Amino acid sequence: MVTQGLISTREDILERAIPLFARLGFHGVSMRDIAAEVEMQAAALYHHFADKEALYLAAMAYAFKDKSVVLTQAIAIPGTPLERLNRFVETLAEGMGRDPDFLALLQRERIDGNETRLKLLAEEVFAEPFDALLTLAKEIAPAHDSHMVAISICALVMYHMETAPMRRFLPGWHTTLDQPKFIAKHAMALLAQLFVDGDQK
Amino acid sequence: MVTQGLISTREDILERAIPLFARLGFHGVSMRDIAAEVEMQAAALYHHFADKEALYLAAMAYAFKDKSVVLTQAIAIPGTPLERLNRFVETLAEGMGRDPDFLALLQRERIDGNETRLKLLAEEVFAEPFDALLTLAKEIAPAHDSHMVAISICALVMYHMETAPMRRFLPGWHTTLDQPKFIAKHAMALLAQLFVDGDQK
DNA sequence: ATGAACTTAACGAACGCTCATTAAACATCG
DNA sequence: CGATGTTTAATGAGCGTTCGTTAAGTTCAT
Repeated sequence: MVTQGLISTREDILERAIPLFARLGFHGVSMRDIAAEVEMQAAALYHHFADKEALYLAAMAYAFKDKSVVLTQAIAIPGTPLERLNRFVETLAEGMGRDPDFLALLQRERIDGNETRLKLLAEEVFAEPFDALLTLAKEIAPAHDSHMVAISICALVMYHMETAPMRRFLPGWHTTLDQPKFIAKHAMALLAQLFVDGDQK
Repeated sequence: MVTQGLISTREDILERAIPLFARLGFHGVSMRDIAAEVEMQAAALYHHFADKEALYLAAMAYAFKDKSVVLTQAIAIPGTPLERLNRFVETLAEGMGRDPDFLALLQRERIDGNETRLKLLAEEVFAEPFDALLTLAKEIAPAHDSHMVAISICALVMYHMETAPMRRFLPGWHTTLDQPKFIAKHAMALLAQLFVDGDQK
């Protein structure tokens, strides 16, 4: 059977492999694990992918595909700089909250990815929205280094999302603090104070 | 022979296993890999540790040991809130820059650690300095949620350190932006503006 | 009948781990 | 002090299992 509905076997494999790689990492998942998930024999995977690494790279490309467009779009909508920043921050937090696999794969690639893969990830996935964020940073906080400001904006959202499983055991935590909307709101509260008040003196 | 100098064979194993686990992860390192690093047979490792997981957990405990003291100390030194915050931020950035293995292991544990291990990490390693940071956050920014502020402070340092290998390929990067001292300085520039200006209106 | 999609079977290598054995270090006691 | 037994640390061989991967054969729609 070539297609079921609209999705090819190849895509079916990728979609079922992504959660496995996200939760267990490259070395934590075997070809037989993936095959079992797709309900076929491990040997059949080699009909679609040259080897395990090729399957993994294809799964990455598939998981990261079209992830940047939403962010670029969010920041591109006209409005005051703070409105555009707010839309970016909300979209980032909301998107990460909706796709925990993407959040996990991103962290794994950051640690395990070699130079080639990191470069690909940076240039193919993040370059476009980051560029937009960079020019927004220049508008909004011209006194500081734009690259640092742009990363700091991402940090105020991403670090809360990434540390959520551990923060549960740190003092002062309660369930509200893990919600993407609350994280975005908190990040914007800090950023708004920061740039509106800060850069005018 | 029981000891060579001051370090036992058991500690020698742990110290040599830590960089391996940091770079390749639990599943990426075999008992034979570790044994080769210590220049002994894999079977000998089982004389010191019950199994691979016990070795890994011991390596974690060893790598995380005494890491919190420096941070707690940095924030405890008397001074104005901003001075104490500055000392904390500088110590955090400097410490992470000096120990990339610790930085990598921390990220791996955040992704791979189960509930038990995350709780242990949070309570044994981070609870003490985080508590101090929490009361500092209350002093310095009483209008915001203390937990969120404390995490945000860490985020402004940690996220730059963690993303350093990938940021190299993002627009606006240059070598200076990876130095711990510069990262600490940038974080403080944002934080100082934030709290001094922000929370007084 | 041809080629794509898949199965069954199996390969060699590597995995975590156990075993019997040994050499050295240590402790005990005549 | 020296002989004795005990403990410790390490070796090398090898267990059973799983790994990634390959080869050959089967199914089936075109």
